[in-house]
Parts: sequence; structure tokens; C-alpha cells
Amino acid sequence: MKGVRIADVAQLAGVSTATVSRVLANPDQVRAKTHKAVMEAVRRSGYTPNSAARNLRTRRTMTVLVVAPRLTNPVFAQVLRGVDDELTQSGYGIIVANLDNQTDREVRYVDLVLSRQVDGVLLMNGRIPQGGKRSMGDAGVPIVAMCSAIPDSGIPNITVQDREASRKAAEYLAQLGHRRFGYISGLPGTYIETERFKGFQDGLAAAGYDEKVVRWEGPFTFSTGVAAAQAFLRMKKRPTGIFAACDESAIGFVKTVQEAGVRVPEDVSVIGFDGIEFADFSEPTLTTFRQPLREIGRTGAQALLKMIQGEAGQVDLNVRLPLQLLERGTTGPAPEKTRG
Amino acid sequence: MKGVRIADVAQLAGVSTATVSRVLANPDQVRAKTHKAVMEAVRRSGYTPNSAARNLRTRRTMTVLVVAPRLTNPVFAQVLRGVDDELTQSGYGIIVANLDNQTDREVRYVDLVLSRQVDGVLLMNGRIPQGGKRSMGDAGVPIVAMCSAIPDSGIPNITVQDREASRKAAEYLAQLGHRRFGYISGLPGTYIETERFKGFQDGLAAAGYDEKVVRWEGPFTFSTGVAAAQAFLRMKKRPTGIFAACDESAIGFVKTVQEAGVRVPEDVSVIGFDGIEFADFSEPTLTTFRQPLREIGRTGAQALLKMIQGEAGQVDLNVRLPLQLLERGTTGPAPEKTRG
DNA sequence: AAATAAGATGTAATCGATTACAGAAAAAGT
DNA sequence: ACTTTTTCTGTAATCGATTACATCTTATTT
Repeated sequence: MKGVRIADVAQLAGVSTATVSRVLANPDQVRAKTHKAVMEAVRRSGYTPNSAARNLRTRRTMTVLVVAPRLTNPVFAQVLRGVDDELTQSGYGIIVANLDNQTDREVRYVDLVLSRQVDGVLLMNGRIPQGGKRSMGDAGVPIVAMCSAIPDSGIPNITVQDREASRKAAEYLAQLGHRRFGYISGLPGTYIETERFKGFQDGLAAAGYDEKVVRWEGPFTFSTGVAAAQAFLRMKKRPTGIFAACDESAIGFVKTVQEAGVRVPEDVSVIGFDGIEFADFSEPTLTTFRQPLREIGRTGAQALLKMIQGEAGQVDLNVRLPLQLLERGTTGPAPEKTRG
Repeated sequence: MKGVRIADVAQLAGVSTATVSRVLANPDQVRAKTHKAVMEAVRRSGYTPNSAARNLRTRRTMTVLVVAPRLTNPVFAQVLRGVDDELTQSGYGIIVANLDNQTDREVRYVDLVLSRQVDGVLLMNGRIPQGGKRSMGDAGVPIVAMCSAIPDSGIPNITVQDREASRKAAEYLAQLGHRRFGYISGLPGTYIETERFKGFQDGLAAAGYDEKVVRWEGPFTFSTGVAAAQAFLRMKKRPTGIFAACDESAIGFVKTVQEAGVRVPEDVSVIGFDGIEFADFSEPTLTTFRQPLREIGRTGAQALLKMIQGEAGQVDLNVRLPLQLLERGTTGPAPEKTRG
């Protein structure tokens, strides 16, 4: 309620506001004696700079917006930690936009950016948020995409080798003797989903089994896996090698088929994607690709910081980090009778 | 890069900056004709108000800080959604502080509040963040606590009936015939943890078995459950009724003992706390108390908004929401031989 | 000791929007 | 047509910190 201003501190220390400002921003431009007096006045008055005034004058906010499609998805929560590591260290603050998978939530964050409340934006939602006729890109604020690239946007992106990993998933299943395949998608139409599906198809084609893949669609959630499992259970001739575009779907699938008496991995093998912590605790432990989530966040934040500092030229447009296949409990040899 | 100012719009529309400002803030104070002309100029120029200037002048930021102990914990992510529901509707923005269980991360958010970058604070970490000699409470900014109360602070809090539920957990296990009990704690010393442990003890006392409870300590994580399970497995005379202060620990425990050949719930029963989505997909499905997480968030946000609007008197100091016991797969009758 | 350079500090303009107050225009009343 | 009232609009102060520039000290060189 009080409102201690820089002028109050200046008066208390017997100097000008300019000097107080210097003490706080460039301590070495000021004599030791003055410095001490000012710091004492700051302490006594309990002064904290008003950031609105500072932002107005400096035209910087030292704040970055991070857009997540859904924050309850551990993947994004984890990437966020990496972002936080990096930005905190550089003195930047973070505003998190949780879209909860609803595109109409984008609007308000467009305003946030256009009204210059942030110095940069990190997107994990795979598209440039729009609102009315305005786009987040209009402001000229630096943007970096993480997890998903944004095609034809020219926006630097930090992703993983989705395609390569998905291809490997197909090869791995084929090698275990599986001949009928199922694919549980992520949100249809998204870049990330498309890449993973293509990779899986490529892998099957390379192994010579691309004809036989059943595809179940839905968002990146548990419920998609549950729905896929229900469809699976209704089939007469079931696939035995399943690849899910995210761990949550994979786990939803496993749990649901198990309840119907199908054994994993004896009757059906399942591979997930992401390597969320929870995948270590499903039963059986989920075979999956572990993403370097925290590193994605750190790398993205580093790139953004460079752009904010005007070194956009130094930023790689496409960084693709490798994934690690964790061979665990939900995959095994195909059941004898189904082998090709 | 451009920087369209309100003065530019005013010039374009042939009016004063005051009028432009009015059109945007109080459209009914201005003639229809003028309104139209200004809106047209706004559209043509692509004007968006500079929020730093606005915040400086109005002394409000329309932004709220939400402090979470750990964002990868689905409990807090879920509460955050409820907060978001409410604040977004009222036009407020959200800054999320993810402490990642490290107290030293509090510091920067103290500055954030003291420098008036937010109009209010929602705490989920069970304490008032401190930094240096300053406390987040010093600024006179409205604060509301969620999930955990902050004793002796006078800060309004929205919590659940932790104690009542924990007591019920004890009664439930006792009623199933269990006579030897285990308790997997949350972060020792926290209000929430203390409440849950006390409740569990009370319940055991009421049933007459309070002598026999083993306590394993650790934070609210999977790994605490894993460690508890390892200790459990080393015991000669093992408890059969386990209550965990959070679902993640419960799941970590279940998975780990299962790997060692212990059957759940035949050999040991486990009750969790929280009702995270993941608990629906563990094997067996976790018996737990479901918290109304989103409602906690909404209620907390509503209370904070009232305080911001100067109606602090209208705010209940202690709101305690009920929990729902989900009786599921990880609990069952005590093994015959152990019955008392 | 004087001249010059380097360093520290102060003055005042500036960032961009809001709003109290005054003044102009329109509407209503006589 | 002329006041009076009501409704709009403009002028200019204000929010609080930063910083270019000027001025005044202190240090260095000759």
C-alpha cells in the first residue's frame, strides 16, 4: 500500500534519482561511499523498483511466454522445467499459457504478446496462436517452437527425431515377429502426430508389412488409449504389435485390454512414446522412447534468449534431438500362431 | 518493432488521446460516430495498448501469481486449471511459479510481488515465500492459500478435509481386518502432511490399533513409495494395511512390492490420497481419496478476486472441501493369518 | 601548479496510457 | 431564440524509473 519510490530513496540518501538508479543497475559507475549510502537508504525504506515504470522506459519486460497445449500432460510440464532452468538463470520470468487443447484459449495470449508484456515466446502447441484477425507473429516478438515444428513459418524449432524413432518402433515390433499392427494416434492433423505416423508407416514398409496397420484416432490422452482398446477388443483378428503416439494412450490401452483378460506382452505388445515418469510404474513397465524433455526446454530457451539479444543469426533453425528406446515389459515375441 | 501509440491512433482518427482511451475503456461515454471513427483507426493502425504504460498509470496489472511446489505433480497442475477457469473469465492473467520443491526458488517471486508485477497471489506451497529479509507478505498484496493452510498467518485458505479423510482411511483398513499398519508420508513438516498423519493416527486410535504403525518418510513423489516398499520388503513382520499421503507414493509402493512377488491386495492393501488421473490406470486400480482439485482452484481464485476488489471481509477464512473415497482394486480383506 | 583527462553526479526529457478538470457541443427546457 | 442542463471531447498532469547530456569532482600528466 505504501509505495516507496526511487525519489524517496534518493532523498533519504541525499542523492539524485539517477544515482540511485545507477547504484541498482550499474554499481561500478558509482563511488563506493555513495553506493553504501544508497544501499542503506534502500534497505531502510524497503524500496523495490516498480516494474511497470521500468518496463515502460526500457521497453523490455524480462518475461517470456510459454504456450503449452495442456499442462496436465507431463511431457509439457517436464519441458517447462528445462525452460525454467535456463530462463531463471538469465533473470527472465515466465508466463505459462495453458491452452487445455482448446484453440479459443489462444486469443488472450495473442493480446499479451501484442501488448508487449513479454520479450519472447516459446510455443509447444505446434501452431502460431491467432486471435480475431491478429496473429502472435505480428508483433515481431521472437518466437521459438519446441516439441513440434511449425511448417512454413520460418520459426526455429527444437524437436526430437520423431520420424526416426517411430520407424524404429515398427522395425522393433517386426523383428519380434509381429505381422499385424495397430497405431494409436495423437491429435490428428498436428505436425507431431503426422510425423510419428509417417515414421511408423515407413518402418513397416521397410520391413514389408505396411498393408496391415489399423489406426485409432484421438488426442494425446489416456482416454484415446482406452477407446482404442475397446475397438481392439471388438476385432476378430487382432493386431499384435501396437505403437502409440504417446505414453498416456499406451498405458490406457494396456490397462483396458488387461481388464478384458488380454495379456501384455504375451498376447499383444505395446510401445509408447515420450518416456513420462509414470511409464516406469505401469504394469508391466512400458516399453517406450524417452524424450530428452528437459533438454528440449533448455535448448529452446537458449535459442530464444539469443533471438531476444538480437543474435537471431546464431540460432539453428532445426534442432533435432535423439530419443532413447527403453526396451521394457510391454513388448515381447509375437504369439506363435500369428507369426507370418 | 513498429510501436503504434495511442497518439498515432488519435491522429489518424482526428481526435485526442483521451478520446481513444475512452473508446477502448468506456465505449458508452463517447458518441457513436466518434466511436466508429476511432475503432476504424485502431483497426487500420493495428494498435494494441502498451500494458507497461497502462499498469504504471492504473497501478493494476490484471495478473496473479500462482505458486506451486512442483508442477509435474498432477495435483497442482489440476488445481491450476481451476484457477485458470476463474481468472481468465475475469480477465486476469496468470504467472506460475514452479518451485520444484526448492525453497531457494522462492526468492525471485518475492521480488515479483514486491515490485508490483501482480495484483494477488495464490499459494499452494503451504508457506509464505521469503527472500533475503523480505517476505511476500510485506507488500500488502492479497494472498490466498490453496491445498495447504498457512498456520498463524491470517491468510484465507481453501483446503480439503485431510484429517477426516485420513481418519476414514484408518477405519476402512481396520474394518477390512488389518491390524498392522504402514504410513507413507509426504514432505515431513508440511501442514498437509502433518494433518494427514494425525488423521490416520486418530483413526487407528479410534479403532484401537494405534500402537502398530510404521512410518516411512519422503516427499510427495513416486520415489518415496519405492523407498518405502524397499524398507517394507526387508521387514520380517510386515504391515498389511498401508496408507500413503499421496497417490504417486502409493503407486510407487504397489509397483515395487509387486515386482518382489508381493500381491496387491491379497498380501497387502494400499490406499492413496489425491485421486490423480493416473490412479485410474495403475494395476490394480488404486483405492484413494479423490480431491475436488479443480474446484479448489476455482474457489481459491474467487476468494482472491474478492480480496483484490477490496471485499476481503466477504472472504471465508477456512473453506474445507470434502473428499470422495474411491474403493477400488488395491484394498481387500487382510490375509487370514495376520488377523487379530 | 596548471592543464588535461577521467570519473561521479545531477537535471530533465522520456517511455505510453489514463483521467481530473475545463471547455465545447448538443439536447432539453422556457 | 435564449438559458440551462447534459453529453462529449480536449488539455495537460501523472504514474515511476531510466538515461543522454551537462556539470562538477577528483585524478593524472606535464
